[in-house]
Amino acid sequence: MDELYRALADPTRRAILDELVDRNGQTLFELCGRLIMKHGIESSRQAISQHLELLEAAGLVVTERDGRYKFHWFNGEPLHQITKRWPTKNSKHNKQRKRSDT
Amino acid sequence: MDELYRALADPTRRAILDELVDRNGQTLFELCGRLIMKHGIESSRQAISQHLELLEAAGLVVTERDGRYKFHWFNGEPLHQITKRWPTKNSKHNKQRKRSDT
DNA sequence: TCGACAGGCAAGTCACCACTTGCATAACTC
DNA sequence: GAGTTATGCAAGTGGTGACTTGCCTGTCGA
Repeated sequence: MDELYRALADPTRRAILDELVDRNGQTLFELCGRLIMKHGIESSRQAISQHLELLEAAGLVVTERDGRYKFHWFNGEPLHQITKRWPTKNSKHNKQRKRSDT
Repeated sequence: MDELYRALADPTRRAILDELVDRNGQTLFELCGRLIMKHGIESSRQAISQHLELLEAAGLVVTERDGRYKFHWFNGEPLHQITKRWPTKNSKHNKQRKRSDT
């Protein structure tokens, strides 16, 4: 999944995730309002909508339609890819290779 | 740290991290060779060098100069930012808000 | 049924990012 | 000291991504 890292690359999209964690199940309009209020983001509705598309493609946001409303939920499961791929422990002071070479 | 997410956004940079985890403490030339061999990446030396700059700025790579060589080590510590910021558990089936509204 | 509301679609613009190109610097070898 | 090796710097280019603009679809309430 390449889309996960692309989705996380944009600060507005990360703020959207923050917002959804804080208040899960928001609609597009609700998100726009709260992003302006709490995060100082003044993106247009269309911009936020396109961000949500990417987040949904990455699996970080799950949606459900109900009448004319579309609700958005945060899903942290794809983030496991990151911790599975690389060790998260600090290997800064663990320079075995060079030390053994010298 | 905005640079962490930017650094992870590029597939070549992610491959560099993979390579460093596999064999820590490589030089620039060593990395170029192994990226071609094992990852099918044919970027130029300069391209890889610029990627390494970004990775170092993000704290994901730590370097040390020794004569005319510069060694590169992977550092997974910045990745903790991601898991600290968002819950990694699956909240897909945890739609409290909507259910309580209806 | 009509108007307002929530959201979607698609083409166009602009800026940034990855990559190249060419040269420069510094260290090791002989 | 001269040539080679490893890396750094900096300007230029092309393509992608974020955002806009304008219009369209579908749903709810009166």
